[in-house]
Amino acid sequence: MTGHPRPETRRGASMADVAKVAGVSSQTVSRVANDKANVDHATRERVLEAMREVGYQPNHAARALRTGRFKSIGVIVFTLSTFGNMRTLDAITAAAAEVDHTVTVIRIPDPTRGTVSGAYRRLSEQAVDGVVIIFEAHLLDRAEITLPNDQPVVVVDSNAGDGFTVVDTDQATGAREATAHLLDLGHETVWHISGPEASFSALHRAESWAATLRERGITPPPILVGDWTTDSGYRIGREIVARGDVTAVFAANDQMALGAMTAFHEAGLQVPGDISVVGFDDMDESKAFWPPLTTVHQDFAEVGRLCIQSLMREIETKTHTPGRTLVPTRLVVRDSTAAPKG
Amino acid sequence: MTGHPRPETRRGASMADVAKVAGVSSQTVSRVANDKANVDHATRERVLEAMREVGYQPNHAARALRTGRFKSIGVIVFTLSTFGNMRTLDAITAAAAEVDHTVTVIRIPDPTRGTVSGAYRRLSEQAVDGVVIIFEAHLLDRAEITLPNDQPVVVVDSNAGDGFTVVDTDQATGAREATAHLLDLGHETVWHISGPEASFSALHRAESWAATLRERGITPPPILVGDWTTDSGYRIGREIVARGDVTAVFAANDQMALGAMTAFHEAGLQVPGDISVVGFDDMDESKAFWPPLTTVHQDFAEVGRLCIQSLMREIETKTHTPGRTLVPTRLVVRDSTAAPKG
DNA sequence: TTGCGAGATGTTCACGTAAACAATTACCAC
DNA sequence: GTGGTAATTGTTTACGTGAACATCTCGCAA
Repeated sequence: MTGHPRPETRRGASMADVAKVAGVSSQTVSRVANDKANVDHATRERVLEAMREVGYQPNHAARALRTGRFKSIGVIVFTLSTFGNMRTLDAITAAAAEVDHTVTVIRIPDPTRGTVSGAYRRLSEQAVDGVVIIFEAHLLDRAEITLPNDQPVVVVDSNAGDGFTVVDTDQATGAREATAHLLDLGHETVWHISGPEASFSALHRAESWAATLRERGITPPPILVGDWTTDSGYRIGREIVARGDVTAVFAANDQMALGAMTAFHEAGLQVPGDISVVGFDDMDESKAFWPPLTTVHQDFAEVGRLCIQSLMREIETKTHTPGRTLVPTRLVVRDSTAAPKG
Repeated sequence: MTGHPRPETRRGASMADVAKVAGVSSQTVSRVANDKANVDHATRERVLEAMREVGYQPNHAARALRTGRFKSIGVIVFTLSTFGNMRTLDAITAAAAEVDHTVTVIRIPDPTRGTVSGAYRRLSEQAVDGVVIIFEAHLLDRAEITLPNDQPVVVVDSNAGDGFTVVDTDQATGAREATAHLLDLGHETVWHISGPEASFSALHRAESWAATLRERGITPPPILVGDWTTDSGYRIGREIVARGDVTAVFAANDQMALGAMTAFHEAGLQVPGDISVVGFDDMDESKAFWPPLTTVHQDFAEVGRLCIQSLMREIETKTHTPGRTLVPTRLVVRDSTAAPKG
């Protein structure tokens, strides 16, 4: 495995090189490259031929320096390991590609104040025209999130507060429907396995769950706090088994629901015979869990699409339009929920 | 929701502005910005203060134009929706951040010849110093994959062939161990649910499975072709149930294994009592499937790390070192496999 | 023939940065 | 004091592009 030197990093041919070969000015080459009118057909052909000959590739840096546009969207994300973030990123990437933009991902290793500031600083140096922040922590405050340069920003999945453009799924309604579904089946109360306390989504879903119970005159039982992982769902599932009096559980995501069901199975409990379970997310796998999981479907593709749409509008019009856009969620009833026994 | 105009897109302060305020030359500002030696302490402080005052942010485009380096890595990927791709991207992003590079994602909507060429063209215009191609199709040929500008490239998960730097998990060994595990338990043969034919990984795993059987004098049964999804696993699972004579199944990923197990449960078959199942990937959820899935663990984080390591070396030394690096896989035995009945 | 407009093409310049080189200063040994 | 050296700071320039402006050519009407 011997490395051999690359054939002289000739910094690709420039417009000037093309111009020389084609016998025109570099400005004419620029016009051809940008598909402007006012170029004679024969000249255009000659330039295109010259481009091929010298292997011309536009220099992105120079173009960006000149135009002030990078044709790229920055995405700040805390983790790619959750189903929702990944799906949203996927959709953002697809939507950006359609408007001829690329996506630059900046991962924040740890959502504490220091690293967040650092990421913003790093970001502001980045070659992007706008930013999508996918950030579930609700500890961001206004000052923290303000970007230099007045860069257009869209926030996903956070309580960024007024002044920001926010796109999110309608988590409140989803959590409400999930809880109501269980109550309507006849369960006396519904226990909740939540996401971590620092997560805005987790808080939001928990609040909606509690409100739904209270509206029916039920005092919500204590929240069981997980961390989104299957493992934490399993651990909490064992606690639930130990209590012995729980008939309905609403988990804040499908993975924790899965972990909990595993604990129930191990204890010999039937789902939904002995205990009903509802999740949140509607992962691809959820329909094949055992039993197939009743859960709340979120349209992450739509979230990504709306992010780019809002962002591009802000970039192009150079205006800022704060506001919150909610993408509907819907309850998908499968086989993990049923009326309580007796 | 009325949009109000942004306060004059002042193209952030430049080094010249900082220089004026600090009373130094712009070159000195440059030296401070790049943390060079040979700047008087007092001067440095004055410049830093001036930077804060005018809100200076380095202009990435100008810097890239001047240095020829973008501090960014391009990642070409067909889909982010598979567990492995997402994990690999996650690791690449983390590893790139450590060497102060960002990651630009380019998603190819559809891995046909035309779109691939298009993506390469788009890519070559991009502001990246090197490229990672995560591309499972084995239909890429040498000509297709050659990038202009002699850009450094690392290929993941593909049979890109000689001349490329390839990083991959040791899928052959993983598939071999999975198959051998089932045979060692006493199963007479092992059926295989494969990924789609166009996938190199799928082909690789299937070949290794077949070879392992043949080495023991067993003629491999027909391959059951899926498409990685849980749904396809379920569909094939029903076919397996219909046959009635299958005792061991090796699925090319965990999701298809999950789908198959669902079909088995529905048919009243016990896993592993009546039929053993092995997956591939070791998703986070797999340990909580019912039963917990025996599967092949792949270290995607290591793959991502090695990609960036190789790529950075090629970028920095300007050499090209083709070769294939394999990251070990390991069989994780859980509860979905057992000796056959009787 | 002359003049004029429209289209095609060329020239100049600035975007913000950092390398290369030049100039200035301070200090020290003799 | 003188010469020399090292540290610090300044000046000039080019990276590749595209906007603004200038020039040129041609066809056609007066």
